[in-house]
Amino acid sequence: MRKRKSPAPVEELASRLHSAAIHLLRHVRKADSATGEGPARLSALSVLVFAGPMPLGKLAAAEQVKPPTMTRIAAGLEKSGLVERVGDAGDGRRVLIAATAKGKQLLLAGQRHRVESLARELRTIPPKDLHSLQKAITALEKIFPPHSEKKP
Amino acid sequence: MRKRKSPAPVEELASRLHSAAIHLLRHVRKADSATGEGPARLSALSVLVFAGPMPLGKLAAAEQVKPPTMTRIAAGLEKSGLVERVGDAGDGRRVLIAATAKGKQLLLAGQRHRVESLARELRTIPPKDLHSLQKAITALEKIFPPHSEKKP
DNA sequence: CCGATTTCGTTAGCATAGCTAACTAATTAT
DNA sequence: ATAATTAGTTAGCTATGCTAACGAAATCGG
Repeated sequence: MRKRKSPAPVEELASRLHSAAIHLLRHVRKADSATGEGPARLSALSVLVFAGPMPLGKLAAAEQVKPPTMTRIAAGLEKSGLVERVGDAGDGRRVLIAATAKGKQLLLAGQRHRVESLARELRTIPPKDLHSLQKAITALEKIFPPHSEKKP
Repeated sequence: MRKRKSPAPVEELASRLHSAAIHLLRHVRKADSATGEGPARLSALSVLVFAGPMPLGKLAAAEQVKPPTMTRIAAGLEKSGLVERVGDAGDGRRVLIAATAKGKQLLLAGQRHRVESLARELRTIPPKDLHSLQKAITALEKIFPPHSEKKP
């Protein structure tokens, strides 16, 4: 019995996956409010923590925003003491942005909260399904490559 | 080979799932720009289309925003002709918000684009993994119940 | 029935986050 | 040396979020 009738099964799957992703992120995002920083800032900070210091334009590209937007995000993060501008030695136009120790600490703590809140939920599902989930994630990671936790 | 060693496997899974969800949504969201409406409006419109007309406060609660925010989202949708205010007969304070035919049409077309763009990606993964994915989603839906496509 | 309270929505004012266009400064190319 | 390119910033618009304060309608107490 492998026949489906009307909606292509892959599309039904896509629709359900889409919905699940929306709800999942909405759930974990509740943990973020504790940091006192907005989502764009946390996301940019995350890139800096995981990928290391980089010029503003590259960070903007990684975050899929335009440079003026990143200028302001960086300004906000700097005002909070979470990043610092370094000023490229070789190229006077460039401005390297680097996470400070405080920034790293805040980000990692926040990530931990997110992950823990999600892990709490995952523990409620049976191990057999967890195993399916694990295989599914591995497959999804081929489509949407992991790390560099950008824009949620 | 079922043993894992150091970091609680569920937490590693949570972290990867979190990342995959972020990237997945970022991918499908590209399709939204074609609608000309912002994410908050599309999300609210989605609730109206799937759950039917409702008072502003209830819509705000469904979207997890405060009433003043929903007042403006509704105003924007109304200006675009995608929803209309109906004005409750029995209670003069209430304002029922309903999707117009145009609103339903725009939303459903947008959803179709999102789902198709995701389905295109899913078709690239092997059927065996798709089967795991299907079981995984079913499990996730017990945690994050489906339908009512709110805030991405 | 009438005033007090509660409830629903809006208005006002603030912050974040996105954009384009126009500018400045620095590097590279001619 | 000057022109063109590149990197960031500034200015100004829109959209989304919030809280506080307000107005109007319903409900409750007497």
